[in-house]
Amino acid sequence: MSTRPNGNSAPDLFQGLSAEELREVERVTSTRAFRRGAVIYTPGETGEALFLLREGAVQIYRLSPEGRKLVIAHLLPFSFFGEMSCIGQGMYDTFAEVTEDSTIITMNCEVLNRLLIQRPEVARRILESFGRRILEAERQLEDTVFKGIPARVAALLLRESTGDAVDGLTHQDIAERLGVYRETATNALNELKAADLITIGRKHITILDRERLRRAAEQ
Amino acid sequence: MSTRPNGNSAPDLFQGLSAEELREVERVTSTRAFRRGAVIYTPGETGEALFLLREGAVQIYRLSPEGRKLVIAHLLPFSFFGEMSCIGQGMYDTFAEVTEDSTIITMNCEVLNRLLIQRPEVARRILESFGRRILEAERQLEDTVFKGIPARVAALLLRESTGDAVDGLTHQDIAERLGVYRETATNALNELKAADLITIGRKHITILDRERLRRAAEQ
DNA sequence: ATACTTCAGTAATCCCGATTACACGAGCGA
DNA sequence: TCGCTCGTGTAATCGGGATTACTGAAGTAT
Repeated sequence: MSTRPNGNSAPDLFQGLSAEELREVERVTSTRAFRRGAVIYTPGETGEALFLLREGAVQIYRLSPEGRKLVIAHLLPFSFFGEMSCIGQGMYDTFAEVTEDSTIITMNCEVLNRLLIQRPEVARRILESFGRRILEAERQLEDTVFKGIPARVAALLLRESTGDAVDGLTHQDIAERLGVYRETATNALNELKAADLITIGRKHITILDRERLRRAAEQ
Repeated sequence: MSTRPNGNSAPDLFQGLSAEELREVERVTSTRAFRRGAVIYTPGETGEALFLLREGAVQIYRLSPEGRKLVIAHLLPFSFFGEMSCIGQGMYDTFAEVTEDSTIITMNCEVLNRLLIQRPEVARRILESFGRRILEAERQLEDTVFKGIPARVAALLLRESTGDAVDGLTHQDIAERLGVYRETATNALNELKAADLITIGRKHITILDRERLRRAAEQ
């Protein structure tokens, strides 16, 4: 986990800033590389830090009192997260964990506020990032309330598939994304397999019939 | 449901705009009054409209295939909602219904974009509105996955209480907010009553012991 | 007052998913 | 190659809510 000043590969977020402004941004932010599995923050570390995922992937999750894990958000590049009380966002009792080697920019409220004022496009991009997160959370909420586990697993596979393959996800990972037991996820996967919708291998699932899987995801 | 141009009581959102800019805003937006119960949009009406709640209250909800209702967001004044593909937000299969007589401003993407560029404070406020909505959705998601109905009802009562009273909410309303059956909500309420945490009257609940109710809400 | 609609109380049945308890093969480090 | 850990398969039990089916009381309109 190294720390270095921002290079000249500033993310799209800062596209359009003048050289002067970029220098300013570099001065007041830091860019760090995190390895897969690194935990960026846990409840209690209530710094005022504000993070911008430049590349990689980050999971925001919570733990139940009994230790069950629920992933409430998957962030893709150019997502904002962290304590943003300055813009009405807090991290509360959440954990943030890097799920793929990532590059993350850290800044504080003051810096963000300056950016928001100087660069309307920045606000635009944050707004988009927030919008995605709202959509995702509300969709997950709806699925949780209305659908059964097999349908939710099917939907997750469709979302996470690259081509017709879903790689690198263990049953445990799937369970955590849905907030259910690993055994329950395995059962649901086996149901889908029994219906010839998918094949299951170690950390590797293949979608056999995308269309029918989509229908299964409907409930 | 009347339509009139914006008066001089523009909401905080437009605070700080020049007279010139305000005139411009008035020209391109419309302000409408909605009565409690009015439905602002339903799935299918996929206009590009973008709404700003000036006063009152609005519910965003979805229906399951069987017709069960789940309220996924409660909006308070100065919240944005609607089709905002221009800023990464969509209404998808959601309904928006006015739950208290409300005043709502309608505009389109173009207008918003102009505002965002001209007025950083506007972006700021939208960001805060979005942030609240993320928080709310993710909290509701966590509760749904981790807690039992009684705890969720307790938490809802605490959130919705004015002083120690919760008025105007039927058991049905409570059930819809949690995405459960009315009977289930009634049962949970009776449990809380049996524990002397609340008293139940027609559309009126009184909190007897806030502290213990808070503990009950923890699970 | 009377009929009607809204709200709330109650109970019985059913089913999904939580929870617990193991077994077993695959990869991996020593 | 030998263990060991990780990822997966399976089964049995239990309990919370969904779902169905009513009853009855509180407001409301006529």
